[in-house]
Formats: sequence, C-alpha cells, structure tokens
Amino acid sequence: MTPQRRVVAEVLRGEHVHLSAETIHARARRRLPEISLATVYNTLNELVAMGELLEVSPGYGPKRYDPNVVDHHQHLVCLGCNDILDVHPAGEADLVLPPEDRHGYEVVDVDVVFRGHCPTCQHRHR
Amino acid sequence: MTPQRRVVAEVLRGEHVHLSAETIHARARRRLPEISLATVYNTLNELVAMGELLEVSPGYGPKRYDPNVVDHHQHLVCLGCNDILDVHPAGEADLVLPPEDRHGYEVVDVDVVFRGHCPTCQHRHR
DNA sequence: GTATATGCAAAGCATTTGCATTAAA
DNA sequence: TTTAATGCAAATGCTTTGCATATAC
Repeated sequence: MTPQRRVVAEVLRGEHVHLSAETIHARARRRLPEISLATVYNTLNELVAMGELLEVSPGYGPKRYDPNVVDHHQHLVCLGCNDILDVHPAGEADLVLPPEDRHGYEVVDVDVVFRGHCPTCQHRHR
Repeated sequence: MTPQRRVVAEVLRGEHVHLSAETIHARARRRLPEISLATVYNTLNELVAMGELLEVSPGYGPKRYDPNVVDHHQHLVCLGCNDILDVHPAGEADLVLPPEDRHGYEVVDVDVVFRGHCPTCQHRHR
C-alpha cells in the first residue's frame, strides 16, 4: 500500500460518478502532485483485476471506472456528452439468455446500457 | 459510388459475422488489392453515419461492424476471443427504462451484451 | 471540368510497457 | 535488505487526418 494507491482509492470512493483515467489522474494530483498517469493506470488495472472496480466502455472515448461493484446495476449513457448514470430498473430477472440462444457459450454476465440524451444535451440539440 | 465502396459493401453483405476494420480490409483486398485501410475506415464511418451499419464495441480490442440493422437484436460476446454472435431472446419488451429511472434523459436505445465463454475458449480454460 | 474519393504517410488518442530509481515491508 | 511500486519516456494499437493524385459524375 503506497500513498499513490491510497489517493486513487480516495478519488474513486469520494465520487459516485464514472470518471476516466485522465480525470482520476487530475483529481489525484490535487492531493499528490507527483503521481504519474502510468501509476494511475496500473492501479486502476489492479483494482479491476481484484474485482474492486468496474470498467465501463461508454461506446466512444476513454474507458470509465465505476466504483459501484456492490449491487448489480445498469448504465444510462448520454450520446452527447458521454455522461454515465447508474440505474436499477426492474425486469432484471428477465435478462437471462435462454439455453436455446446460448450457442454453447457459458454465459457469465449481462451488460445493459440505455442510451439517450441528458437534459443538458437535449437543449443543445434544439 | 466507387469500386472501393462497392467492395466494402460486398464484404459486409457476404458475412453474417462481426468483422473488424482490419479483417474487412483484408477481405476487401482479395477482390481489390490496392484498397487502403484508410478508405475502408472512411467507408465504414460513412455507412455508420448513414445508419446502414452498426458499430459494436466488444469491450476490448478493435471495433466490430454489424451489418444487421434490420431487426433489433442483442449480442453474445466471448470473453476469451471476442467472438460476437447475434441473439434474439424473448423478454426484450421488458427492457424499457421506467420513467422514474430516467433522470431527465430522453432514452433512444438499449444495448444488451451477454458475456461468456464460447465452446472453444471453455476448452482452453481447462 | 469539377467535385469527390483515394492512398499514403504522418499524426492522434488512450493505454501499456521497459527500465532505472525510489520507497515499502 | 529484499521486493515491489513509481515515474518517465518510448512503444503500442486502433483510428483519423492532411494532402497530393486519381477517379467518378
């Protein structure tokens, strides 16, 4: 456990948003100015490998990191600004791939991403 | 309409799989050896913009292109080899984000990705 | 004949890696 | 003291872009 890793963990813990590696680096620097981007990436990858952190790919642009590994949830992504929100809709139980659709795959997980326009980007669009 | 675009369209039409830009380029070359990768990318981007082609991000690695824009479907992605299959499970009707979960977003679409291990990668894993 | 697409090479962006230095245990 | 993490800079992989040439219409 090093100061760098502590700071990365703190940045993630403090924010209930989905930050990019760059943003995490920027915020970590506010507390520990000499922290490098490579260390941030290394730390994030370890956290992901340990199962302490989820990677979210918004479809475009850099990966985002989601500290909410506790409860299963889905994502709502803005097509304009790539903003990401967690949602916990009902109907999740239905999301099981029927055996006849599995093509021999051993299914491990389901990712559900709702795409749309956030209030800010709706205004910009008009 | 140029020979290059025709060839890209033919490669996509002939294959009911999800090819990467590199693979599309390789196959296009078999018919038109002088076609460049840049032209393939440009053509693919235009087809996506025209709504004739879907981009699929397998989570890791290069984007894949899905010529099946006709019927709404979901994807089954192998965590080992990134192979992608189309699936059409039931229960799709339930996949509407309830208004109270929309946070002001205007929801346009839902992406559902099942992740697992294909038969080949299951064997490799043991 | 004019506009547009092409090919090439270079640039771009996000991420990873090699390696010498530094700090943790 | 030994092992592992850091920072830097270079390398990587995928994709885009600038620009001169070639091609479609």
